[in-house]
Amino acid sequence: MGDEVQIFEDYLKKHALHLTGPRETVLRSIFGTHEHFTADELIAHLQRAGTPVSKATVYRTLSLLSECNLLIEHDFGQGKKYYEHASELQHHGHLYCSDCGRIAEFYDPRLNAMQEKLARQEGFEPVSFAVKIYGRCADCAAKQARRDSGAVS
Amino acid sequence: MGDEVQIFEDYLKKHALHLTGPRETVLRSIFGTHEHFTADELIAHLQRAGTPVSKATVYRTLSLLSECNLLIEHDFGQGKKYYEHASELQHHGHLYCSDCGRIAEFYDPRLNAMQEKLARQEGFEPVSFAVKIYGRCADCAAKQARRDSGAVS
DNA sequence: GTTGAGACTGAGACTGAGTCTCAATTTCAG
DNA sequence: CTGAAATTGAGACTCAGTCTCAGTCTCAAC
Repeated sequence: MGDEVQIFEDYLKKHALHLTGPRETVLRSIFGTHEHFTADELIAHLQRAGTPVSKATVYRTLSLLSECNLLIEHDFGQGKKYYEHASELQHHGHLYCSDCGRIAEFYDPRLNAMQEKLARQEGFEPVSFAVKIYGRCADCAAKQARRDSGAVS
Repeated sequence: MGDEVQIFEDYLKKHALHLTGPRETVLRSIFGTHEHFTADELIAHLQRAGTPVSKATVYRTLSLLSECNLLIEHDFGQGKKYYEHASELQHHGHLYCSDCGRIAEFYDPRLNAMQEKLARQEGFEPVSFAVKIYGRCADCAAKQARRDSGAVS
């Protein structure tokens, strides 16, 4: 934390944009804690924290932060985007539990190398990767097993 | 084609559902041609073909087809879902051109094996995988290069 | 073939994430 | 300071997708 403010400020300056109060509020809220979050959650959090920022401004700031690579957008097909700090381990994949929505992460450098190669083979110039595995987390699998044995259909 | 009708019919019967006219219209339209398509495109296509089916029914049918694994849903973060025939090569990944929206595919069996292993390591019971690479396709990369050399900022 | 329980349909209201508009306000280079 | 340009918030808007509900259709059992 702190680093991000600097990076964001540089990015803004380079593009003749201003580091304003609302933008800084959003930035600090994001890099103060949250790991994975949605725009909605962030807006609610700011509200609760007594530093409300309008929906439009939050979305605009999230776009800026994605553009300067401080945030990464993720979409699990729920009709809304999840954001994550880009400072974390680069290019890890996500495990998404279709039952409870829990998100876990994994990392394997070979996965990235393989993807880079495959993209080039198709003539693509890769910019970012997204590996998502949908399934059931250990907890939900156990719950399901219990349910199955309890009530045989 | 034909196979799908059978599979769908079996699935419906097993769940005490009916194979109705609208459902068959949708099914035939999907497996008659389209490879990647959105709900919107399908609705428009049915309209143009003179066999309109209401939005609600189309969405309901798409859900059914996904449930019985005849279709696979994809989300590239554009706020809408893309559908693809599940009969194609299983578990291939997608390359999405952020400039023109073109979608290409690639396949590598090692990718799947690796994902299966990684999921299990985290205690997840994987159901499906989605590997997406965002970047620029050959055409758009060339266009960009031309633009860059033409007008040095 | 009739029948009726329950599945299905279409039209359009609704939801919810995200975008746009615009008048009023803020920023910062000069 | 000053003013051009960027920014803001409120709320209207968009658009994919879901829901509702009255009327319709399906099909298994007569």
